[in-house]
Amino acid sequence: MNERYQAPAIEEKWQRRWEADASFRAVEDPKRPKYYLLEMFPYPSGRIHMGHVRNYSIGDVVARYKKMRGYNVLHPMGWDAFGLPAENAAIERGIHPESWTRENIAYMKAQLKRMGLAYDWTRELATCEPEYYRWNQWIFLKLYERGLAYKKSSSVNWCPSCETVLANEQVVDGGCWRCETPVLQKELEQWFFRITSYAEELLADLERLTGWPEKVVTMQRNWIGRSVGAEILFPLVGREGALRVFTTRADTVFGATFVSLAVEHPLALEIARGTPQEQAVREFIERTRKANPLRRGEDEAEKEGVFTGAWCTNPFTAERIPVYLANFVLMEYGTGAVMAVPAHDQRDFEFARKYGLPIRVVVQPQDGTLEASTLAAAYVEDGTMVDSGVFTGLPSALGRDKIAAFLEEKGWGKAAVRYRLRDWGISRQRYWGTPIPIVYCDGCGIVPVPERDLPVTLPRDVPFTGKGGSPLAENESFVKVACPKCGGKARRETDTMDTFVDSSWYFLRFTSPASDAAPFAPEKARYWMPVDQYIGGIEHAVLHLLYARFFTKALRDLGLIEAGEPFANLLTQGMVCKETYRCAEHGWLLPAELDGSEREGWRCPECGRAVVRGRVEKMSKSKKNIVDPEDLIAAYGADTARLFTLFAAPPEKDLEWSDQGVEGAYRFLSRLWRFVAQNQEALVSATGDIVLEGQPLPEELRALRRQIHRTIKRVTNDIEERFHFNTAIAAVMELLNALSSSAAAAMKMPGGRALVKGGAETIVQLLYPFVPHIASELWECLGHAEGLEAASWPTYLSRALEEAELNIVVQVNGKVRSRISVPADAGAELIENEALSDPRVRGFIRSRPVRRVVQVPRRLVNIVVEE
RNA sequence: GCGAGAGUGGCGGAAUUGGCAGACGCACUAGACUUAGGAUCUAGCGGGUAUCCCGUGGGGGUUCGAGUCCCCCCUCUCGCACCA
Repeated sequence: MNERYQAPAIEEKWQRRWEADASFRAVEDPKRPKYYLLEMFPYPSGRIHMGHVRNYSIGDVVARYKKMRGYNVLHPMGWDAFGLPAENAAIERGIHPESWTRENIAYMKAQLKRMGLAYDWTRELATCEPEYYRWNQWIFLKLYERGLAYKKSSSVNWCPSCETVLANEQVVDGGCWRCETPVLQKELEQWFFRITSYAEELLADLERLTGWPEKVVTMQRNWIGRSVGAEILFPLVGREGALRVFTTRADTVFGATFVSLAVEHPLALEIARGTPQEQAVREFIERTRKANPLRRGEDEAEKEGVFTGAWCTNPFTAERIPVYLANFVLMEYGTGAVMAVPAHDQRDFEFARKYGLPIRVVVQPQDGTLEASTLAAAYVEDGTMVDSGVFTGLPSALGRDKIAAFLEEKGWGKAAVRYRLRDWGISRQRYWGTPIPIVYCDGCGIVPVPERDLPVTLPRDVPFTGKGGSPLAENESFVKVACPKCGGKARRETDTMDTFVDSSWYFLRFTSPASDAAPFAPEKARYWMPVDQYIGGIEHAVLHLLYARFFTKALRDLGLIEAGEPFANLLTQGMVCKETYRCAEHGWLLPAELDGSEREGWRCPECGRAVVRGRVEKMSKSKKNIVDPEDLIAAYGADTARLFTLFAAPPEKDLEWSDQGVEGAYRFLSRLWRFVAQNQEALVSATGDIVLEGQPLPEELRALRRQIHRTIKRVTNDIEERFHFNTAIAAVMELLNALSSSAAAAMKMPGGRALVKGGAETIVQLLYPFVPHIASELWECLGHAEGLEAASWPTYLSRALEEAELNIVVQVNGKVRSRISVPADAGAELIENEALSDPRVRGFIRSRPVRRVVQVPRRLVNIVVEE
């Protein structure tokens, strides 16, 4: 055995072995408990980055650990392969998106393999394969049948110069990413999934997600945004119809002194027609709609509006009140119309002040009395209703219910629940995505592509100019089609699906990736689902995770699966960050580019100015603080890369990169290697185990044995209960430290060699999930023919944890003053006497009377004396 | 503004339930071995006026005992943000 730890040869050897043996192949087996572990699949951007390394290292620990614990583990990997960057590469560099994507997948797959991850590669999938996306289309058709997919007009980002739709990512500072032309909004007919039908269940089931971080649950709850309130009809004066408003404060309705509409409200222009206000209303609508919607909501923009010339009636006061348009009213929420109560809503208050509209106080706080004339800001809290007819005197909360009931009675409105959640727009005017399986026929209208004609495949021959409409529209042979219904001339839908559709059910596909009769085989899904542990970045807290939950429920209602939630436990790992350097004038700098030194301070190579030694930020190319995993693996090996990312911080926290920290991880592995190499002969020839029953052991060996068992207990606990891999690794480091310093002496004692060998084996076993290559190699060096991937997790023996003597801390008035050593079976009385007679303790007590003695069994005695 | 989370040595971070604050690692210091050391090993390493005292963002409280529980305040991070 070589004295030096040489990672590359070891890692290659074991990776080859695992591949040849298909060690991580998952096969359904009803006799064993299953464990489905999944990391969020990557977008094939070209190369893996540190975030991937961290994500997959965390997952691999769990996969290998669970396997050792006897679970039938499913741990698959695939590619979220559709998306914009592929198309951008085509536009910028003339590479076909498909070639670009396939090349990236091949490269990244090789990179992942070099990390030694325990995947079942036979289940690999890529969402850009027709075998995969045909099922996107199939699911789309099923949703369409049930009215869960529908078409409506909606606005998109539009570059007037390139004459193309832009994705949000392609809008940079309000301009087109290519030509910087200001981006406009344009209305297009687009497809939507009716996720709002599931709003209530998506919200209610959050309660069941006890294995999810509270933060993610809260974010989803806010995103769904349920509001309980009422709809109230305000009849228009002098014409038919009424304005329907939504409010959560029906208790303030007697204070509604005007009504505000969104500029997009269907009646906005209509009610102004023929009034002197018509021209002003027209102009206001135009001006407001033109304003960049990304800007419109920004930094509490000035409240603005215009009188429509129309009036309506507040049904509760029978008063005639004016109707305004207001720039802050949103068409997408509620009804696009609000009753304005200036005294009790800050926006209405500002608006009323600006346009000289009446302010009427109808809720008074418990203490004090508000005057409309002296109000400095709206009073938005609950209180007691005043000037509110028969409701006067009621507390606001009760008033809300009473008024809602009253509304229904009178036919003036009804109780209502509203959600912030909007339907999911899935149409993308892009090439590199799943074609939407719809045909438009002049005679038959919208015709779904029949199931037997799936998949609608992407044609390869398409121009990528970045200009003009959807690229697919340019391919005549794709667009022109016979209507499936009447056989007449028809055109295909040329939009593709949002890539979030692809990732909303891929975890189901992994259960039977070759299924060609259905998106997945129901019995396989039944065996593997739900995902027991899902791991990924917090950036997907809302969209991906909400869409996946929605799909799971929708597929359940189609009768395809049973479970209503896809992910039983969720771990959101933190970001990988690193220190940055920046010159005020010349921007971000690489550490290697800097002039100067640590001692004198770093300077900019361009201007000689002192560099702002920066904040620790998420690794990104633009900030010049990335570390390429490939370089890291080449320099230290995959095990070191894995160990460092796992040791530097607990998984859910951000990880700060440190080159010295990497060195430290490598040093630890080298030390472990050397320990085994230097003692190999003695260890391999030893017999016995870490239990060593039936022979009396000297205290030194008992202590060592205790630590071995204690370490097993701690590491097991840290992995199992908390995923705190950093402390698990720390515990193993401590064990190696203890073993190294006591090995020489211990091995001279009877039973010592067996114990040291057992200790070394324990370390190797415990480290296997973290650093599988070196652990496997050392396991073999210790004389095991069977690989660790088939071995079981070590167990500790409670008996071995017992100590002959207890070290007890003695406090006087809560401060540690001494320690005493007592036999393990000592009673409380003996311990108290020992503590009281300890000379150091006596020195602190002096002659003061002891008022009380508190004991924590086996750990601590606190003697309370008079001060 | 609303919601969530976090403030512990020079740094990353430990401290399952209220019970020895600072595990483990990094950096640093001294020494050993060395032609050499950015290898390895040994020892030290919160602060101070050092047999003792102080110390977990600040201030109060509960308790025999508080990093941990309660109240008030400060700072930072993240999410949402005119949602009626």
